[in-house]
Amino acid sequence: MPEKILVIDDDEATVQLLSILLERHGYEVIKAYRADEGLRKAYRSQPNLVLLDVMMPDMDGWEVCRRLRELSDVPIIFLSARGEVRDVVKGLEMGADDYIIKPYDNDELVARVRAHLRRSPGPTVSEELVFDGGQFRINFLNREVRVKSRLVHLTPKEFSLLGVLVRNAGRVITRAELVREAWGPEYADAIDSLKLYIHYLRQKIETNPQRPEYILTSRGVGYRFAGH
Amino acid sequence: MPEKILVIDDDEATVQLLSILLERHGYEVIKAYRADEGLRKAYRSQPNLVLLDVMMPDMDGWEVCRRLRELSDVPIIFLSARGEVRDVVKGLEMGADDYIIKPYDNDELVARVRAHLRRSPGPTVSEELVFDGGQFRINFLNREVRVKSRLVHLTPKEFSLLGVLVRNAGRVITRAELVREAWGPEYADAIDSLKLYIHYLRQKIETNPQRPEYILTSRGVGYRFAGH
DNA sequence: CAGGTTTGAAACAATTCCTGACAAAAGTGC
DNA sequence: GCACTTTTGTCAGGAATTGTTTCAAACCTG
Repeated sequence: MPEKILVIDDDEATVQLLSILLERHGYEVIKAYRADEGLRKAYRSQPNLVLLDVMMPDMDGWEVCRRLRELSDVPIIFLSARGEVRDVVKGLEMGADDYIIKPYDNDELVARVRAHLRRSPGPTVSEELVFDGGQFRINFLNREVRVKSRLVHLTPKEFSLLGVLVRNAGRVITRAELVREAWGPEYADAIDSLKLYIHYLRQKIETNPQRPEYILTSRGVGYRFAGH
Repeated sequence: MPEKILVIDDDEATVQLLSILLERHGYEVIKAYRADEGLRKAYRSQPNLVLLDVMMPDMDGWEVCRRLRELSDVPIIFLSARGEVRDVVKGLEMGADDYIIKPYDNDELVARVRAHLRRSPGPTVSEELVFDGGQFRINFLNREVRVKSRLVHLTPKEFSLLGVLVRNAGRVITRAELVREAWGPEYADAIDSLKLYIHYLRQKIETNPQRPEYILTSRGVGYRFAGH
């Protein structure tokens, strides 16, 4: 079966051109014209690679990239008309694998797609969409968290932070790393906020926030999610 | 242990600049000024990534890339002043992972290096993460220490010091070295505190702190952790 | 503009760290 | 073995750091 490439871009013409190009090279193309549609299709069709536009009306590409990374390790290539170095760096730091500036050359694009697919371990895409720690469940696709089967409402930042902790369950993550993962590389100084959000999360998911059983402090280093 | 990057380029100035840049970001740089030298050093030092110039007097970069690929799957990034699409495509088709055109931006180069290193498997960390000495177990991932299966709480400094001792189990480490490793190079005068912390640790992990069985004194030199 | 969300600053609480003094033990020469 | 010196171990309390909580202002977003 051919390798599947998901193209997410609000510009229909671009999607069309990319489809033709990629299909000519033997790939199967899945098309999405909006960010949320892209995420849903990523989940459903398990693509081997994602081509992602940076600017879209409903949600920017950065956010899509972040959420995709929560779901899987699929290779992500940004496509953007904005070619400033800071954007490229931002995209790569955010977990993307490459950043191609429009207008791109068809051959180069295909070559880069191929290079990344070559590395990619195969259709081992989305692994655990749900973390189940007995009393505690988190579903990364619909962003639901349940404690003792009670649904807990989390804000975006709260969910993002909790996600980083859960995906690294069992190991201590430094504050700096947590901030980098949950806020993005450009918020190195958000450590104050981090403490707050740890507090919020504990209020929401811990039975007794004073004696946390999930989100544990590692003094002088960071936090870790108990590996049940 | 820092990740190793092999830089192969016949232009000494370029190599020098790259070294400074990469070392500032915490990488260890191995330098090679000729193609054959580069291949030899790749073989000997097992780099985690290779930065490769396309044009060199003795053998061109393409050939180096091909031969490297015969030896290993190490990520390869081409660096070249020739930015024509056909060269980029050729490089990527040849097995390289990325192609950066000179003059490059420092931040972008580092970001791309990071992106590729993130993908690469990493030098089998798993065994190093837990030390199991029968009655004594230390888990560097979640920073837990257990003696006779009892969980022992350690402060950051205590853990750091114990970590150095355990990682060098069986070997005597000088006081100066211990301080340097556990406190950092700038605290050369913390030798006074060292004996304090040795004391704390013994109180916490030894059955009989007066007759230590784990943390042993080597009079006039330093301490060592019993190797079991 | 009203709601929830995010941020910064600061008070408060707890722990971790260091200082200096002294006690104990190990090595040394007689 | 006995004094002496050197090195290592122990102790206590206060300084410094780190973590938690509260409060209020800024910020979106619909």
